[in-house]
Amino acid sequence: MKHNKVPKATLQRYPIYLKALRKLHHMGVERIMSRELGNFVDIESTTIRRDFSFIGSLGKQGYGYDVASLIDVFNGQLGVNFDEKLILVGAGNLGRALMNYNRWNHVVGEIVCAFDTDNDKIGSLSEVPVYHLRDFNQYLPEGCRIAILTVSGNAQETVDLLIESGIVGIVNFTHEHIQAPKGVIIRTVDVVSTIQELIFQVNNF
Amino acid sequence: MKHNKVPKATLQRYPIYLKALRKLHHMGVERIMSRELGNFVDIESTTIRRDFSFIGSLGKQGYGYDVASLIDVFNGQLGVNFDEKLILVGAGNLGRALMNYNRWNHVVGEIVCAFDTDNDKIGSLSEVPVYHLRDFNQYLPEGCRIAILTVSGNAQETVDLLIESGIVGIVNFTHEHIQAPKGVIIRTVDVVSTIQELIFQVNNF
DNA sequence: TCACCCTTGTACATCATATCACAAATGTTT
DNA sequence: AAACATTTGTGATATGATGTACAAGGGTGA
Repeated sequence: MKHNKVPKATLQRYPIYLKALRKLHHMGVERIMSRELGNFVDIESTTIRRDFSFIGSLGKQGYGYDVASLIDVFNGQLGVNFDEKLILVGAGNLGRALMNYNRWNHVVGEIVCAFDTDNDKIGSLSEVPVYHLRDFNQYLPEGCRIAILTVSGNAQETVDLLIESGIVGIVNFTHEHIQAPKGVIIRTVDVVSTIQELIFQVNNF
Repeated sequence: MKHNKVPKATLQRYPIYLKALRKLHHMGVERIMSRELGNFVDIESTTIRRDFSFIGSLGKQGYGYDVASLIDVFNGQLGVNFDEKLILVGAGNLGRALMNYNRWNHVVGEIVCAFDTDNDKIGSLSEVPVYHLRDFNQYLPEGCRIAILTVSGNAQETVDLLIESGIVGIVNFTHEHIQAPKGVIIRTVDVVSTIQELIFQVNNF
């Protein structure tokens, strides 16, 4: 893979392509053209071709793309690992909903274990064991890089701990803005902000 | 407000500003400079000033911005309505988690009612009444514009119904890609895709 | 096998967004 | 009251993303 310099905007579209391709594969589609895929996901075919070109020459002229091998390339080259070990930090309402929500098995890996500071939450809710956050380093799975953060307070403090222990990517469901040094990537998912943005846009017509 | 032509990128940042400003206000901060706010939310001060300028001249030179009145302007001019009526479509695991998750009261409004097709779900879980989707038009609150979609199948079909009934903004928690005519705004929140994007980025170093 | 058709991959042009640099305007100090 | 230190708001510019156009090359059918 031509490392360095895949535009951010492109990186955000890769998951969309991958999702669509998996679906098409499931539907029995064996080959697809950028135009068709474009209709399917509402993205210009030319944008798709360019996005793909950052990974390499994946298609055949006059033919299109082979769905199965495209999925393989995405998985392999982009480093999607079905065994990617995820951890959950914060076992409240939302955390439990995510634990029960095993639809992502065989797509990005799974939540191996969870942590919380509330003793009532320690133990095994669903099939995922929940440990006390103070034992974080003890139970942090080997090779785990990505954490899902759903704590309700002390977010920054918790983040610092995670990073110190080698976590390099965090999905932040917290309402707080958190900071991290370069090299650590934070992606915030905030329902409230999403709804606000929607309202702003709706009112902007 | 200088209508039309607020860049999309700016619109995505307004909720961030608003959240930060509320927090600062809560902390007792009365005035703030673009530089400080920038440090707080990790956005260049110059970007912030330009973003604000689309709404008007909100600051004073050599002084900064008044936090309280800035919040008012955002609420007022951008049309955030604390009484914004939201509906939830799909009362499964995630849907219920959202219903119980009342942290957004007094920030964007609240979920007034929910809909589902599963008879077992009809009734009152938490404090939010759940109706059958077939009675959608009957129970859709007056003036409701925004729906949160957490159904597990027939997403597109459901979306079409919502739009037909006047919904103009949808927060999509579904795994499916959905389409909508111009004027209707869809914002997809997909944990799996978010994790994937994170993995792509982490591997891209 | 050959000729035609189709679709990719990319150079170039356009559009959108972020950053720089600074004049204008306000608060603060002497 | 005047001079100074700040910070805003905004033209001008640089960067980044998207869209257009087309040459290159593989697939298809006779």
